[in-house]
Amino acid sequence: MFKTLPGFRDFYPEECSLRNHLFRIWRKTAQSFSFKEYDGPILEPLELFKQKSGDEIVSQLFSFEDQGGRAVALRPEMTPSLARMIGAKANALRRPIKWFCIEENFRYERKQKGRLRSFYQFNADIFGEPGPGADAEVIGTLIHSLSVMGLTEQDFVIRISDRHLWVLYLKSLGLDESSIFGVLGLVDKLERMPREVLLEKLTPYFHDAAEDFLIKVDTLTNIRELSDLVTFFKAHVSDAGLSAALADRLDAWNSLIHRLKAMGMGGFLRIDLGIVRGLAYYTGFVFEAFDIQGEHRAIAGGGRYDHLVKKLGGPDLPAVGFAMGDVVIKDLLSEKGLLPNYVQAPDVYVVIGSDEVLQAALGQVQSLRLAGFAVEYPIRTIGFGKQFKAANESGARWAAIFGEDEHARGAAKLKNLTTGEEVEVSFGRLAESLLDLDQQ
RNA sequence: GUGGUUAUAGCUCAGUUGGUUAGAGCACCGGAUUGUGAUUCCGGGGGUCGCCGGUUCAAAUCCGGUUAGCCACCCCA
Repeated sequence: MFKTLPGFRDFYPEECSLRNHLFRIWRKTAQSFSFKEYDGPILEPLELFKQKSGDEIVSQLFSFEDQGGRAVALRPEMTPSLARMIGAKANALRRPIKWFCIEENFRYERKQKGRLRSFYQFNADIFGEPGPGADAEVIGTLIHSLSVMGLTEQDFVIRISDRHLWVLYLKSLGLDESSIFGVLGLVDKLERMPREVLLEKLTPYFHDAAEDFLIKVDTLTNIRELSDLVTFFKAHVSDAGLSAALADRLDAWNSLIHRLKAMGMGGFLRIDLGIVRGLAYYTGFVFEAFDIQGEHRAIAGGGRYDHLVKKLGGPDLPAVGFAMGDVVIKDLLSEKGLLPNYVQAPDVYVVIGSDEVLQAALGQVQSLRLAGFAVEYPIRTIGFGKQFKAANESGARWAAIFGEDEHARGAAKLKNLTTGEEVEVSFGRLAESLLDLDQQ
């Protein structure tokens, strides 16, 4: 017997229903926020991903040479394809460009909790708007989708940080550009790395001041109030030019938070400069959604990436977006008992009394199907009692009973399978009656 | 890529110091039931005991290897 490849999943009807439940919420949310749906190829030139993420990425891709000798890869994420699509038509697209996508991605990694080799993602991005209003809209979309799933302020939090703020701060400490990225990489590992190791790795950048820096970082990453953030930078940054830039950033923070509060989402936000995000292309606000208990990896993550479209050969177009995978969120919802118990069921189960009425019954089956009802009936001849059992187990709301007595009168009985009530209806009025009865 | 841990029916598991034809519950299928769903009863299908090798008169059981699952590290777009 064959098995799925490691990290790949079969979706039996039940799991498929759950997947569709997520997709439905994602799609509905994106549409509520007026994002337009797009899609791109699942297979791309390997070079596209190398250009965005560097040569190291190749070992984490499903890549191969096609029959035409092209180096290709299954997409590990949507952003490069999206940046290409946006770049190619940037001048023709009305701003702001708000697009979303629900796509399957592939990453050649060892699987573990919350991480598979094939997974689905919900991506929502806004292009062409540099101000914090776009960031607020994107974060709002993320919060809304999680809320619609039934999660509350007791369940998840959005940790918000700002790479630009970090860069300005590190500049004020006299670091050059490459050192800044190095240090940010270490800040990202703050929660996971032992303090001694961290200190050791910071020493090349700060020498004797490493410990002092680490203490300041502790202070900074523990700040939860915007006013404290303002106070911190007033106290620690004196350079006039940087101060002005910092003031601009803090204004942006103010705007972002007030917008989200105005949307009634203030309770989900947590200022947390400890979030930096792995890759270097983020340029402003960055954020991640976590479960409150902190038992899962990030539910979703995103941020501002103002230079990526240009890096991938497009125009210089500011951008902000996020992605949410299906794996962690499904684990969390399952834990919270928030996964609905969807059953794929027909509306009507047709009970066929005997072979004599089969023809008439099939005719009515087709009429009901044309009228939009999902209809099931026994494909082979089985006993009357058995058919009711099958009707019940099918999950149908209605049984339509085609018996010989009723057939003689040109009618069938409709039985409500929940209440047991029956009513006789002539053939021509079956669909109409079902609609009426469903209203009651 | 590294380390830990597990593997018996579709699922959850039992299987004694190695000893007859490997079991249970649930699920599935059929019947009791030729015009009404429950319950119940009867019956049935389904296993290379993950795989390969070794020890032994005899292996689900002991040993070695291997593959896969789970968990953690690395990485995390």
